[in-house]
Amino acid sequence: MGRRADHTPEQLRALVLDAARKIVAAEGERALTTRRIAQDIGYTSGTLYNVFKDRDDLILALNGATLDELFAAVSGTARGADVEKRLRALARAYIGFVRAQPQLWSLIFEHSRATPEPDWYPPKVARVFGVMEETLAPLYGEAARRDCAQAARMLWASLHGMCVLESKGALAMPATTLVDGLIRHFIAGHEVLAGGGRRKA
Amino acid sequence: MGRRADHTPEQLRALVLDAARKIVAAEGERALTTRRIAQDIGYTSGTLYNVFKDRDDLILALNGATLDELFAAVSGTARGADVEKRLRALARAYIGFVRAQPQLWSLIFEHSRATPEPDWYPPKVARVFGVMEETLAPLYGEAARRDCAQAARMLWASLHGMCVLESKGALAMPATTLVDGLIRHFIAGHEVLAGGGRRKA
DNA sequence: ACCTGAACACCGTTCAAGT
DNA sequence: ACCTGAACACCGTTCAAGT
Repeated sequence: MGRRADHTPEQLRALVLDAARKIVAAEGERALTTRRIAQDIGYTSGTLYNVFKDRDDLILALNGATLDELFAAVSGTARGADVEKRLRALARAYIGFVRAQPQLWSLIFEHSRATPEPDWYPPKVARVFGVMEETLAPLYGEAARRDCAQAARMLWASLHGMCVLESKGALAMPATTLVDGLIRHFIAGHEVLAGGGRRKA
Repeated sequence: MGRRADHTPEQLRALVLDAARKIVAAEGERALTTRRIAQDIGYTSGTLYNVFKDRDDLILALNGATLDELFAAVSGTARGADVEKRLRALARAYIGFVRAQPQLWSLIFEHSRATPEPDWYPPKVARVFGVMEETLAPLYGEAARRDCAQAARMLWASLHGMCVLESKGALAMPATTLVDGLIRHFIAGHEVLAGGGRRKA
């Protein structure tokens, strides 16, 4: 017993996160026990505490990785097209990610932490939000960045809600249908509210 | 030991649910253990299994009660006013409930059940959804009930998403601000999409 | 019939002891 | 320095035994 150092701390962290990812993806949060992770990677559960503070800290790290994946899936969607098309592409990318990894995605929001988030975490969330703001920017002038930020949050939150309810089976309709309606209403409403009846977008 | 029958099964159920409600409201799901509930009501944890199948079943019953409260808080909001005002009132009532009971409300969605829902559960959810559909009905003709149902789900899901993100502190804006924007865009967009530029609502 | 208390099979977490 | 194995203080759940 004791002292193996088959892996550096960084390797060990990666090993743990990879095992945790697989467990959550396949069997959900309930199956994610420290003993199970340790067994899967050939260590003892005590070892995990050399490299993570506790189970919450481990989940936070996993959520960070999931947010990175989500950002990758969602950024750079349909750069060229008009705003409405880009919004639709963005929404579809988000919904697609949720459908592909419902358990990992749920873990981000379902897990109620006891401790506050560390500094490195909020930017990962903000970066995902930022994609919506960029996509929306052409609709708003430089002077209306506040409105743009608000609209971006409104649309993200709405999209998010549809994904939550769809993944709970509480929607009785595809989230894509609903989000298309949302975007259609938003764009049409925006043209009215932004004055006159422009067609540029 | 054994045989007390201080309470009928119905009373016992109510006692358990009341204790559970208080624990979740004050300390969240993590504090809701069978032993803790039993202690609070002066029984032993084994007794809970006479009246609930397991912890999940108990939580489901608690969620049912919360949904009833939510329905009560949300139904009958501003019956007289025009649709936009009623939508705002409905949204405020929902947000108000979530802010007053974030932990009980979260339990409805955060808890990932292993077993499928029993028959009595979905109608409780549907009833809450129904309020939105009723509120929206004046905007749609009898022939467009499908559109109405879709718009209702779209708005519920959006409202829901805002509450989720607000209660996680991930919004950096009040949910009320966002939902007002959502409703404004929806109404303005609807008038355009429903043809012409009616003002009736 | 109803409840208890102990038991079982788990948890997360800590840490002395080993290498 | 790093890891193990046992221990501690919990869980949910079951059930023989008592009244």
